[in-house]
Amino acid sequence: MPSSRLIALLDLDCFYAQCESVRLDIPSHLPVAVFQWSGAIAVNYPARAAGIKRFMKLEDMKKVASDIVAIHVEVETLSSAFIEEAGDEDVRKSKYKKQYSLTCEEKALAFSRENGHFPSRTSAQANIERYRYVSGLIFSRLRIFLDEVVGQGGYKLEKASIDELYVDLTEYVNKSRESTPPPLTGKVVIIGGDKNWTDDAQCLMAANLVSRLREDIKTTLGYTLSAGLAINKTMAKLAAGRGKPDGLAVLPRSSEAMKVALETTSVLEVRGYGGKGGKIVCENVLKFRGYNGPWEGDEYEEECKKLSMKMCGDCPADVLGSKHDWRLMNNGEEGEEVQHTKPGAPTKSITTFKSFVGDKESCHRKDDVKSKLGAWIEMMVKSLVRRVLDDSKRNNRWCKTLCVYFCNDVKAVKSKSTKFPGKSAQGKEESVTKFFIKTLEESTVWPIIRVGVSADNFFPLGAGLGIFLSKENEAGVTKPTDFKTTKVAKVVEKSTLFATVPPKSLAGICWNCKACTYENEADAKVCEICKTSRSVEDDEEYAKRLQKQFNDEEAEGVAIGVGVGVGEKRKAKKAKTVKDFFGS
DNA sequence: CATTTTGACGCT
DNA sequence: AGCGTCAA
Repeated sequence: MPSSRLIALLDLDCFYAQCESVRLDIPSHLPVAVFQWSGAIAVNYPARAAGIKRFMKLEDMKKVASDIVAIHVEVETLSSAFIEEAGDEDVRKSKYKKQYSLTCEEKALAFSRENGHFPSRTSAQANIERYRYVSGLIFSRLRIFLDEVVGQGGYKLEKASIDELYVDLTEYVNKSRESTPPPLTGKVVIIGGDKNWTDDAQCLMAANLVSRLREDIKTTLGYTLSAGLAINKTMAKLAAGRGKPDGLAVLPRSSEAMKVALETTSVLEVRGYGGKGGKIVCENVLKFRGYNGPWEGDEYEEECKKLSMKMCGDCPADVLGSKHDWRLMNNGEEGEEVQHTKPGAPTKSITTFKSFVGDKESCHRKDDVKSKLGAWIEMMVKSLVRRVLDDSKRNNRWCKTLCVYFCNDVKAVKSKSTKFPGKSAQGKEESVTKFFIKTLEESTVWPIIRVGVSADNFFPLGAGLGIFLSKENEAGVTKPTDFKTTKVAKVVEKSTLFATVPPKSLAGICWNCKACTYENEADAKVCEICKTSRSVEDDEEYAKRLQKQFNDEEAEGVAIGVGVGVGEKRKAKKAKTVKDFFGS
């Protein structure tokens, strides 16, 4: 299977809990929970072993683990906000560096001061900057390791979230001449069992690299991570779940192993299918399979959970697509297409939020906005502008859009956006604050219990984006990155692995079959999947897509003020259904 | 059951 | 531009 990709997903184990364990030097056998107000947002594995879960309260934890370590996330308080100068990232960097390099005595002191002591949510906002810092450190270290071992350009690294990233190792394994890679170290799980571990030397090489990489992060920075290795991002993510904690799970590139994965994975476990959309897929599949209920209690949910990826793949596309255009398919040709790893991928938005609980705290009418929320708004605006300035320094970009969010109920979020003040504009905080207050005062929903503000739509100010930390960071990264914006983001994405909606990014390069929703090659006369003939309407829509894409690219080129070529256009590849893995 | 504070992205 | 969905 020489043309298949090899993608690894790396996932830091219970990340915030690890950060605190490292920062405060907490013995590894102790159960640790990181709290945000009264509920835990991260728990380590000893705690999980005792039955402790996310959102559990401290009293309940103590019942099952009396030695529980309870650390609260960092907060910004209303009273002591922001002594640091806006835009001085170095000040904050040294602040966080200091947090993680305490002496033994300082650690012990901080531990006793913090363990079990929670701040008041009525005068503070939770802030995860402490963990963003570690995330940056780890990602930077990963790049150093990969540059050393694989070589610059020989891999692609995409940040997926604060504690997750993808590494595309296809190029590395294709180029390498290494004949007998050293054996794997650490915990390794082979999905489908050892018997499915073929003599795939390239996959073994990639697995070996991931093992070493995990080891490197553990020895240099003291953090453990789990990893999944597979032919694409979705399967890598799935595999990583099997490797937890502190292990590597490989989905070998054999159809036998793929069969096992498809049969043993509930479709609800697949990224993107945990919510309403996944439920709709399940509903349709259940109907197709002749299960109509009536269902008692949790029966329905249980049936949904039992639906494997294979079962979904066995359904015709139109059964799944009745409402949401869902299609179940494996990657394109050779089972390898799709979801290209986006190199770098710096964050696309910066947001800050604060929720208020109880009637006393919430904002009931226009008059309450300034009196009750004024101080919060000021704090959040300062925090946002400061982070945007830091980001600007690091990534040499600025944002176009300012968006204010508020809601009276978790399900009814309202938002209003406007132009973000320019980088050199005077009084950025003041103008943002003004818009924030005005937007809330004009609210049609009361009481307001949650407010937030975000900066989005970043555009480059010049060449050379740094991605994780700026150049002289603690991990010693000095190389500028060669990441280029826009083009990469525009061209790369087509998500087609198991069950996806045809992505918008394909507009202009395919025609979309009405019968089965498949995105066909631009010049195909009949649908490659269901053989339906291309109609006049299809032609018209295709022409419209072409025009739209053309317009979009023109607009993009002007907006960022640099010469943007059309670039490489991704070709739609022939889809291979899950069924193909099972013959017939 | 939902909790909070993030973040990405799709639809109209 | 505004709202909805999904995830951790």
